[in-house]
Amino acid sequence: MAKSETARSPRTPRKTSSASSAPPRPARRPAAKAETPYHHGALREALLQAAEQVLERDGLSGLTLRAVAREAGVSHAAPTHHFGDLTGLLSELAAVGFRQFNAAMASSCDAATTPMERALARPKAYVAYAQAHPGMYGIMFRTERLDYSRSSLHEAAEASFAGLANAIGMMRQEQISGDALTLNQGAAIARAWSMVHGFTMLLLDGRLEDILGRLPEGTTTERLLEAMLTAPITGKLPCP
Amino acid sequence: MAKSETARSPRTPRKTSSASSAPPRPARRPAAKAETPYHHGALREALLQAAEQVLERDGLSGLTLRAVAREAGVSHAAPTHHFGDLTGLLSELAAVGFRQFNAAMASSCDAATTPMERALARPKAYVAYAQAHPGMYGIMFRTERLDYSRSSLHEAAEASFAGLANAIGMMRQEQISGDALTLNQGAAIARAWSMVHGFTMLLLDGRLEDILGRLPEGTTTERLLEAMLTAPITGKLPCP
DNA sequence: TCCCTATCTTTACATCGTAAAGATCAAATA
DNA sequence: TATTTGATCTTTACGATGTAAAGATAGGGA
Repeated sequence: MAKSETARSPRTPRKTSSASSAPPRPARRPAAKAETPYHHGALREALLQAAEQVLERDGLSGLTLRAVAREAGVSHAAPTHHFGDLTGLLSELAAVGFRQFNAAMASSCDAATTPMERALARPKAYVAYAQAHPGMYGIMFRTERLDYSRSSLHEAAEASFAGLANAIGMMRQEQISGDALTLNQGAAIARAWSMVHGFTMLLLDGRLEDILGRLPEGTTTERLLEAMLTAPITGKLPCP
Repeated sequence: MAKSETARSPRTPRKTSSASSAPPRPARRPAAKAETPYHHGALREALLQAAEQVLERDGLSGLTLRAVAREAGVSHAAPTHHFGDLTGLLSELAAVGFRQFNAAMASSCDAATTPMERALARPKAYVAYAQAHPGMYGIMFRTERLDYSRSSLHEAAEASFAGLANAIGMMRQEQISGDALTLNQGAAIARAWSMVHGFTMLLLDGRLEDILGRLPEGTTTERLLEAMLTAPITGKLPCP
């Protein structure tokens, strides 16, 4: 009881997680010794997967270095060797998230057929990813503890931005050159990103439920998103 | 050395903070005994002020119960008695932030004269507050550790939302009834809030610097905000 | 064969949130 | 006026966390 730390009995059969997710142990080069060797063989990846599971199960506040180590069945100091830091782990996990995110955005466009569908595919995929992986999205966009000097994170996040800028360029039927932007181009990018990101943050924080609850019966979040993105803008003089 | 906790020597003259901020000690009812009594007299308010100072000085990660207690010159367990919890302290601090925020929004409209100024006064004040108090804004909108069942926080945040909805109603020259919304009304509110909130979050996270750096020389953040809010929307077919 | 190095475990320590019990004082009560 | 009471603040204690440092273990090359 005194040491509740090493609860999973060191060096004993590690739980192969829940059930249907990832091969139990990649077993690096040799024929696979199969019985929990001292050296894990692919701990880094295993820790990242464990971190994702902990994040989805226990939320952001439950995502600690020690919890991840427990989940992976290794000693609590093992993650430090691979990521150096909690910041390191979070950053690498965020990089994983950005790659998932980018993939989801890219594949969403393939399924679109009509012009309207194509126009809404990206923002819908954006919000859908955040709803499906709220913890991951939180890590990616909410945490101040990220180290963007890590190339993996920097590149994955950069790719995300490039995809957005590219989509806006398509929409405006202009070529967006990598180095310079007009004010209108910048404004268009900022508007698209701000609108979708803001919507997502407010949605995840539950701050849109106030609005959703007052809309006509049965109006879905997706419908509100559509309306927000497509409805005409009217009016003036906002100050009371 | 062993107990670095009570560094400020218990019951000795408490540091009256930095210098020019708030009366050193409110001294409740009696003639003011002046010499650090056992009972502080207005610890709750003092702790909130201390929390704000710690937040601005050391950032969100430095804002701990113990740090706040140190800043206020009381024992580390004192805050618990007044706020129950770290969540409690953060929630009350967020409520203070929302009140500051609401006040800033309200007063910003007074200074506006031209129609264009009036139209942009609120969003500009919104972003300006967040830039001036990034830690506070983070507490208010970024933290998952808030307890909205606390009436002070609930009311302050609700007032903020009501102000927004009201402004949108003015803009659309409609009366927004408290209980029901049309889809277009909801979309207008969601768009305004998402756009400004998203812009602010991206700005505070430094994610807009990429864009700002590529805009024409000398384009300010405020100018980008204006352009984002007023520029006409053009184009179609975003998917690559 | 033997050592070297990366990998993982143990041990240790400061800090944090939080609970519980003790000390202090203002004010109500008698 | 003397006493009690309850709120306020301090002490002490405990488990959890991040992180550093030293020890154990093996895989691979000399």
